[in-house]
Amino acid sequence: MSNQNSALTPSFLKCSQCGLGKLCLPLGLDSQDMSELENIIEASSPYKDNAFVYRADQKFDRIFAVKSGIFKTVVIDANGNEHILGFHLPGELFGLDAIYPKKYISTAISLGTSSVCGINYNDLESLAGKLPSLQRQLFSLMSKEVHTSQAMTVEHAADQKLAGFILALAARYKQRGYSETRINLMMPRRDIANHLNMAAETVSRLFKRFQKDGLLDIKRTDLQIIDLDGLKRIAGCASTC
Amino acid sequence: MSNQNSALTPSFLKCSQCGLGKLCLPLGLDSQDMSELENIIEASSPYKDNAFVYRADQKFDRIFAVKSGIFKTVVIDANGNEHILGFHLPGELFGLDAIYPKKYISTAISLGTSSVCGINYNDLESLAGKLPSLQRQLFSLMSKEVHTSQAMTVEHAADQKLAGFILALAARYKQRGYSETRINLMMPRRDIANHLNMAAETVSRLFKRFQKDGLLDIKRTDLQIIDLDGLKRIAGCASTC
DNA sequence: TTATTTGCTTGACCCACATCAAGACGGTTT
DNA sequence: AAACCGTCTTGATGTGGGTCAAGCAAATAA
Repeated sequence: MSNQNSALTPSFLKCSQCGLGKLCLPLGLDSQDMSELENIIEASSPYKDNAFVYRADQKFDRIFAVKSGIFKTVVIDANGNEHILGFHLPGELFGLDAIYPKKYISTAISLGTSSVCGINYNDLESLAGKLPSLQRQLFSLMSKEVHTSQAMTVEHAADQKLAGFILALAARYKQRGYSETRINLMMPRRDIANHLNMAAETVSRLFKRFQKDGLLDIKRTDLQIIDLDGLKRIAGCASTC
Repeated sequence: MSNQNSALTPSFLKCSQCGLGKLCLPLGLDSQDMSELENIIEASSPYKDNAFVYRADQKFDRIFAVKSGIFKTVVIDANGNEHILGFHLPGELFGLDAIYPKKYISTAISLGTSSVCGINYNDLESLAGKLPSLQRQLFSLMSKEVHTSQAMTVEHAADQKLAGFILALAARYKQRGYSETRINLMMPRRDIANHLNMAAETVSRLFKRFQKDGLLDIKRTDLQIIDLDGLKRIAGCASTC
């Protein structure tokens, strides 16, 4: 599909100036520790829309933190069907699932122009051994990751899954200082549908139903949440409450 | 439902003698490090069938490793519906999803008579800071946990989910030195169905179909896998290949 | 400006699976 | 033994959402 763009350059934006510090890896680190972390982080030049950060089966060497934009991680099954494991917002890590098998099991792709910080995993492990707060944050983030993917397996009906997806997205945007009720969906319907294991038509119909029921207002990628509690009721609160 | 049984006693079976060392937390530790780990582990007296190890919303203080038997972790959604997140075999950890929220989000229940080792999480964190191999193993196990629940979200059709479940179970039994083709399903059909988000009747019908197609042979809880590759073909290899 | 493409919506149809409702097996108690 | 009970199986029926196909709207190209 698209061309690769994996040139990593020396960090030109320090964690301490990044503004994502309160969400990302450096959470809980004092300035001393943070500068140690900065030494092992490489910021990338931006990835173009649909560029690959890594591909499935490549040797695992580093994990990534989203600096700007959105990335998706995708697996392809034996029949050639793609499945989107997740979308990753600024301050979120991806590639953690590659630690155990020592190779990437998914392919990471940018949605729109996006950038990451790459962190060599061996260096990160060593540093985590020295900095208790970094170790704690890593365990915490991995635990959260477990929690997130478990939550997805609970949701059952299509409306429940879509409502849960919207709410989780809203919560994450809120954390990042954006509006939790006005969201720009960076991904096409097809990607949302794929991620939630449903047909794009179903997503379309559900958005229409949610709109009719006064839960939200959506036009193309511009989503306005009107009744947050109503959505939570439908979601069964699996993702958020 | 059933009575609680959470009496933890001083370890009466050391990791070094446990036989699960090659799967469990102590994997990769030398005997020196292992004895340090043993100091912070408390082995439990056995839990009776259906006993609770912990309940959702309790304060998180330790993670658990299965010593013998099987445990399941369960969440209850807003509508009172139970959902089984997973089954945990000897040598597997559970409670990791509680690290981030600092409280247990699921309820852990024994299936049959089973026992665990409890590990205080603060102690474990401190020790992991001192022992690089322990830290590495913890990260690795958490990464595996992420991978496992992600794999579940990929499976779509009912036959694919059930085949994937059987294969994953077989692989885990094999790792533990048991037969990978002759498995005793410790859990009732209803639990399997619940875990896979389907009706118990569907599980029953699928087992029958798999049997008719010469893939396996099942009588009550006694499962014999006949055609492993056939099952893999149905599973789409999401869980195992 | 008009073509062309790409993504979204809408409708008609159908099927996999849930649900409901009996039965059939064990296993346990008396 | 029979009576009981929980679990599993089997059949009959209904429906949520997938699939197919056509139309529509925005974005990009010519």
